[in-house]
Amino acid sequence: MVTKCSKNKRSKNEVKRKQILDAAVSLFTGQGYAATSMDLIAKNADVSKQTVYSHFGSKDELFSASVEYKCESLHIVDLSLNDLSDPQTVLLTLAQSFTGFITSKEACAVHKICVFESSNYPQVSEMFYKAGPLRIINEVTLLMSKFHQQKILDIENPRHAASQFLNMMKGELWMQTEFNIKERISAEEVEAYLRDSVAFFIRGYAIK
Amino acid sequence: MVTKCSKNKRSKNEVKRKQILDAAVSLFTGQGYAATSMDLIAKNADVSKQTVYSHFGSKDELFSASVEYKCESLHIVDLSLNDLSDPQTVLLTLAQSFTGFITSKEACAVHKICVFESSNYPQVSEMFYKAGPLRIINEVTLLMSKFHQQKILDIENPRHAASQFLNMMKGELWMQTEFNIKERISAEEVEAYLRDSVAFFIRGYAIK
DNA sequence: ATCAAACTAGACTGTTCGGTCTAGTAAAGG
DNA sequence: CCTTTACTAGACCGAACAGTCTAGTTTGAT
Repeated sequence: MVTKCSKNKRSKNEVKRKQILDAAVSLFTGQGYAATSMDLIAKNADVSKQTVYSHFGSKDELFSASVEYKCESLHIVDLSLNDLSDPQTVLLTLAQSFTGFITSKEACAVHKICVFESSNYPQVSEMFYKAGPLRIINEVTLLMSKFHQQKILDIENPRHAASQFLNMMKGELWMQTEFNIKERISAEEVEAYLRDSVAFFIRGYAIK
Repeated sequence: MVTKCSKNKRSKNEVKRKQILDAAVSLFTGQGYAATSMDLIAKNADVSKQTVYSHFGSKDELFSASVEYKCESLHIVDLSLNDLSDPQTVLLTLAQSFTGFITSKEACAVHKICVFESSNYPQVSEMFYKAGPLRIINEVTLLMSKFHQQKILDIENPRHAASQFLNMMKGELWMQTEFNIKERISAEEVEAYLRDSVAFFIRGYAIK
């Protein structure tokens, strides 16, 4: 059958392709674009160099494809919340999973390379921006709207509020992660900061 | 005289050294560490390659020295404010100069490379962190303390407040700058965001 | 069984780059 | 005048790398 044929043919094809992409993502995000050689990608993917080139025409192409591939697999903060009546809890939970996510090795590494290569590969960095930060901000904007609609908080401009909230939560920890600083803020201090910030946020947007 | 001797000898020395550092900073921050060749640095500095190597032993050394050099010349946001009685104005001014600074090409380029090379050159990125972000946050912390002391705002934890304030002001603009996004938020929108955020901040820390 | 597509191993090319070396110049102090 | 120090121009070395090519192998559909 045609379907079976193409399936089997492709299935192997896809396996190799994923091996290549996995190796590429890992190396590119770990060492950067320039410092990563095609030979090493092939070796780490357990594949011959020629196969890499038959799947992806050039290093550039592979780079774009691998960032895109990674973006698809990055599962962003989950925002499926129904009961919003207790904003304190809702926002603290959100804050915690958000900071957990943005300081994770994975997210951080992709973020770094996209920012760094943003002048050489604007389309790549834009893709990441849309798949990551922009998506989160849009979802949180929605959440803020709901708070306003349900008269739980008084948020005139939900997008501003979302931006304020998310940026605020980054705190010092995120920068320390970015810069790979040794002595970081303690977990307790982060926790305290998040609590403080959530309380502050609610205070600033409390119903009069 | 000994002094004259060493002065004249050194004076030429210093000129070349600065030429090299200037070229190096410009290239490193513009294209990154790996993509910048020592030959090009020498050429752009109008100096022979050997001279580069006689001033700085290796590419690594030159990189560290040039980031350090750049950090010294980065003049951070000025915070010499005396009259704090009108927090609205004080904070808005601060917010504006802060966002102006962090979205400037210069600051952005150094920031990028320090973040990117933070795993290869942790001491370099740490130096930048301390000379830049950390210094600003410390100064703003001081400002927040003053607001509290003078009973203009009710800020229990000035460091948290400083972190919240600065991060908040980054807004979406900063990320768009980082990612080199084409369609950015308009200047009016940024202005509106800053105003909103300052008002929100003051609301959250108002005296009861 | 056969055929074509996918894959492998590895040699090869041309280039770039970090770093060294050489030979020679400019200048200033003694 | 002589010595020393900084500098220049450019050749040079060895390594790494993107990308190509070849020759042979595996594999799955017909």
